[in-house]
Amino acid sequence: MRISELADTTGVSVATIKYYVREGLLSPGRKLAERLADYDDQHVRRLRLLRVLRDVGAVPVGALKALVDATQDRSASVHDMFGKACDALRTETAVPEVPDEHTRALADQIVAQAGWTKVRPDAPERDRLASIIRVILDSGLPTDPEGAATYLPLVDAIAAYELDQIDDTQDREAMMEQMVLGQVVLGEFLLSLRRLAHEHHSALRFAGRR
Amino acid sequence: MRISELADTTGVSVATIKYYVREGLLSPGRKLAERLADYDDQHVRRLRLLRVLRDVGAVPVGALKALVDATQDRSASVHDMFGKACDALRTETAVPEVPDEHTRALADQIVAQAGWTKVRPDAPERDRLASIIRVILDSGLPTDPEGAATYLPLVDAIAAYELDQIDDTQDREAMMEQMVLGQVVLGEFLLSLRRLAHEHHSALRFAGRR
DNA sequence: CTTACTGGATAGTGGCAGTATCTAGTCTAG
DNA sequence: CTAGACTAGATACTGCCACTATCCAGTAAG
Repeated sequence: MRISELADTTGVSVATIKYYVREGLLSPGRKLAERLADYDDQHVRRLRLLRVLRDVGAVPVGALKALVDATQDRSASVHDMFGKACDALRTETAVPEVPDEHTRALADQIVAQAGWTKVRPDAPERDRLASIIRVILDSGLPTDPEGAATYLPLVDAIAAYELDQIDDTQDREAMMEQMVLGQVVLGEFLLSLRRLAHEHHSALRFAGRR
Repeated sequence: MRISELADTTGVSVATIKYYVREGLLSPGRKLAERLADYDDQHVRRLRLLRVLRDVGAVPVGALKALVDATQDRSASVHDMFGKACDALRTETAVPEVPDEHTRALADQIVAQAGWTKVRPDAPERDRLASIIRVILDSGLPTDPEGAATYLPLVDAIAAYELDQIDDTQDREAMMEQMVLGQVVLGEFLLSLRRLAHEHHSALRFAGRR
């Protein structure tokens, strides 16, 4: 398949494909001659995946690169690979860096309370959680002390369900793809449902007020 | 309070404050003289809110403007206001526009199945949900037909809990602030917990593989 | 042979979110 | 009363990101 055909079937412009190859998101085509290379179904799949992650999940190109690198490392276990994917997909929005001892302890406590014993003690996501807790505490949002207890079983059920959906009879690249797609697309699905639920419950509580 | 003091207390630069005033995110200070205005606690609160929404939630400036406009409309009920807030916070990532009949019907069916009877029939979020469903169906993600049934009670519980936390004895601006902060910051909280749960469950299923 | 297409390198674009500069008016310390 | 710091508002500029366009010389089909 020539590059223009790849562009046509995926709807991604030739210029963008070249850009992705440059950035290491997509392997170069199999070289047939000096100015001629061949692209196959793998390229189509990969390109479709990249576009969904960017269009739906707004995943930055740098994070896509990290994701690709994670699949490439053949020495890592499937779980290590998934861990790297989680790290890459954590959008690095500028929350207070270097979370203080207190909030970090709260974050660790929440993870322990949830029973998530397999989370790496040095997982970057723990710091991210601590930073978010810091913002919640500082923002004057009414926080009930048992709030976490409400969320944890629900989130645990969602995550367990999503992991169960992954077909583990496939090869690692396909599993990674499902993991990443699930993380991003089902995350958007979840947030969309939550907004709809917010609208419904706000109507129940506040309809007609003022 | 002078503008430099406002900048110092919030950590936002004078130039950025002026930019926010220009964009209509922040009301101009009370004018004392030709080159002198006075800022108060309201400005501090508003500015802190704007920064949290941008830093943690990556809410674009245009959406912040829509949010501000929604609070300003004194004729709308609290529920209408919340509806507009939901619309503004829906990140307009480029998912397939004009969702087809089929996915739109699926989206409506999910809302009905969840029992969210108060959601406006023309709520833009329904189209957003349909678009996401389209992507899920197209992406080759393994989807179990009962998937929605798993999510709905969980999402409903989360949203109901979050709405219950809102202190409805306050004025509409304070309620709006809580609603928006909850939507954005607790949304990040939720996604962070979900990533941690993914890591735990992936370890249970895939540790040591390959 | 001509025309369209190609891989690779390099330079340019558009949008977003600020940031800087300028002007002319105002306040405060000395 | 004046020098220096500060200010509102207008306008222009900047950095970053994700592309997008241009150029080059090689390839291939009609």
